[in-house]
Amino acid sequence: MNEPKIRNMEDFAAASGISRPTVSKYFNDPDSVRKSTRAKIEAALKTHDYRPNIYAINQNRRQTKNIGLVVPNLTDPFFASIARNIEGLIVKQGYNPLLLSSHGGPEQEIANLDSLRSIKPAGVLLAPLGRASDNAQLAEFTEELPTVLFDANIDGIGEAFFGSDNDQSIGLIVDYLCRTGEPPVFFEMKNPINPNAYKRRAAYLAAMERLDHTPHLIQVDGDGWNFEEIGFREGSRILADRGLPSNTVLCSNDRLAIGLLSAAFESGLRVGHGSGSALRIAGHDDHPFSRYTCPSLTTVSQDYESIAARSVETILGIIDLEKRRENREVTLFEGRLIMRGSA
Amino acid sequence: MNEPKIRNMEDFAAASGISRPTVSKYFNDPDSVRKSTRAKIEAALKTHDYRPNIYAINQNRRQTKNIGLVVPNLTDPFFASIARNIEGLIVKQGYNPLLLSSHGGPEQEIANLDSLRSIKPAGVLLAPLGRASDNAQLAEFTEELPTVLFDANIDGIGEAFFGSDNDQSIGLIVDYLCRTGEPPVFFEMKNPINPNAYKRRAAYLAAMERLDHTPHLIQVDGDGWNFEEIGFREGSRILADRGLPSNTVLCSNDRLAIGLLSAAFESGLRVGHGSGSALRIAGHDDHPFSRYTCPSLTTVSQDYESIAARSVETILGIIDLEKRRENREVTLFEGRLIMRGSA
DNA sequence: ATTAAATTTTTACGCGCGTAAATTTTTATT
DNA sequence: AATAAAAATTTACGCGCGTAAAAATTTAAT
Repeated sequence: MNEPKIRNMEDFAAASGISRPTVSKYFNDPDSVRKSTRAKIEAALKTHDYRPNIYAINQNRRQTKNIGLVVPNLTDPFFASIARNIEGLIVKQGYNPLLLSSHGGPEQEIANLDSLRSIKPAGVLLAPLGRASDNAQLAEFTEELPTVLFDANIDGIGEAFFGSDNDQSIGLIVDYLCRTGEPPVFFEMKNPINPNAYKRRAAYLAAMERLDHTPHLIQVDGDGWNFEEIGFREGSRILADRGLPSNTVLCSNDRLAIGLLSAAFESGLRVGHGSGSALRIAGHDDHPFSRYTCPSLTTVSQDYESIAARSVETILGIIDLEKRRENREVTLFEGRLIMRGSA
Repeated sequence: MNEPKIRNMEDFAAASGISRPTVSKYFNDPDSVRKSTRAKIEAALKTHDYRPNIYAINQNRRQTKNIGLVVPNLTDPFFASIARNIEGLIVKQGYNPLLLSSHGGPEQEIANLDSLRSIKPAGVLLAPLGRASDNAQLAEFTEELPTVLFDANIDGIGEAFFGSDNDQSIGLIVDYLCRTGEPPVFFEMKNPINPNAYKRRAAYLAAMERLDHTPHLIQVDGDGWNFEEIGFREGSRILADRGLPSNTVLCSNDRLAIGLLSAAFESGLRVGHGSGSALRIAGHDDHPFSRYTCPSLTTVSQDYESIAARSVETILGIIDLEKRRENREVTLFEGRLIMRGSA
């Protein structure tokens, strides 16, 4: 307070009556110093308000405490939510998360990885864009820095992948829909960006075959990440054309379903699982807004708590051991059926 | 390629045939060196893949090129969207945005500011939580680091504030609703978190008075940021109690409106501006999902492009001049009426 | 070609901290 | 009290770069 200003660790060490190297040791791990000296330092910390210069620290440490976290699109509450979850876990482990969004674009994704290189993170958690990603550059990056993929898998890239078991989850909802009404058609984009979309398509086909039903894919045009818009526009067109061979539609994801619901509403079609309804619509992901659509959306939730937990656990394990994985781990988590009003 | 590895600027300078100080000058501003030397450096850059160590740079520079960007809740697509917008502008100006979300909690907000202190940003753009914010700590922070507030104003804190003109925007939609049907009641939270909510309440009261109608506030209980949930739960209750003195409801924000729409739907009430509808619902903000509600939501859009642009412009101006503002600027932007299906 | 102005080079220091080695002090053990 | 073990101190160097000052060089102007 009254003392000369604390300008660096040297000043602070003097103020606390401890040598600078020991103070340095303390900041790297408070438990590594004697209790009595720890108490002295923390007493000084209370009256002096000093914090080590993060740039000087990181310039000299072998490893930073930074962990990069790259998601494809923060504007999508699904990713915002999982990112928040992961951030919390990283902080709890004493690391510093750096959240970057690729905003749906591969250039931004590469730019994000480039930013991360500058920051020299100890590890990276990456949910890649998928089809749009520049796989060669991603591969190069993951050679440089230990990286764990989540949400969307790209074969052979990264130390591990954690995501959803689309076979299981799509199988689950297809089964449910078949048991409760007409077998579903599958509503998706013709050229999906996300690898999960391809998995889900295949899962749908397999599930329908298993149940002895004829599958039917409705593949609509559309670029980009504005899925609601695509679902609405293409859905409106198809409903106007009476192009649906079933009264039940399973959408590749909830955001398409939200658009389709909107299209159905404007077409005057009543959606729901009740007897008075003309159309059943189901989605996939249990998007944060799915609870509040009209009617609320029947869907499959992803176990993103597990995905987040295992991803963080894995990257921190690699960082601790300072050793890459020998085998690339791929673990898929099961989804849960969320029965709501729409199907 | 074949050369010995480039480990630092010294190595790189040698490789490019230029002295290290000049190379340093180049990285700080490529235009500050002669064209011919710039060409040499950039040629070397192509074959050698070197990037200056960001920690060493920031340790020595008077100012970093970092700009903090703190939003109350990234899970809300509205903030995700404005954050993205701002990030783009910051990058375009050669600065490095650092996005942090307070996740709706004042502790996290303070923690975010603390993280920013470590990073020594040249300036900060802050959308505060509002009522929940620890104003004393915010004030202290803004003394330390030049900060511009946006979205939610806190008197006297920060160099400037840019946000929406709630008087104008609420006035606009109240006027519209009165011209096209019954005067609206106002649906809001009893103890709103956001200062805008108080402004909107006052604006509603003023607008109704101006138009010679009796205002009616419906103030519901609820904590936190799960506005859809609150709108749904409390909306369901009120609709069941037939507690609405008007068939027109203006919600304090779109997320409440989305919840209320959902409640109305489940109550079997038809919402819309047509003759066959029992209820009109309007919102405020033009939330990204408002286009896809059923029916689509009539609302007022915020001019967040202007808010973003002016906020960035202002903080960069302060940084350039290295001089705080003498007078705190407060600029409010007008909203636009978005007429859709719900009212 | 001469002169002045603009750039680059050389030299040197410092930023704040991590970290290693040798020494001294403190604590735990018998 | 003697000894060993643990921890702290002292001393010193280096990280990679910004930056300042003086000297040398290049470019532009006359």
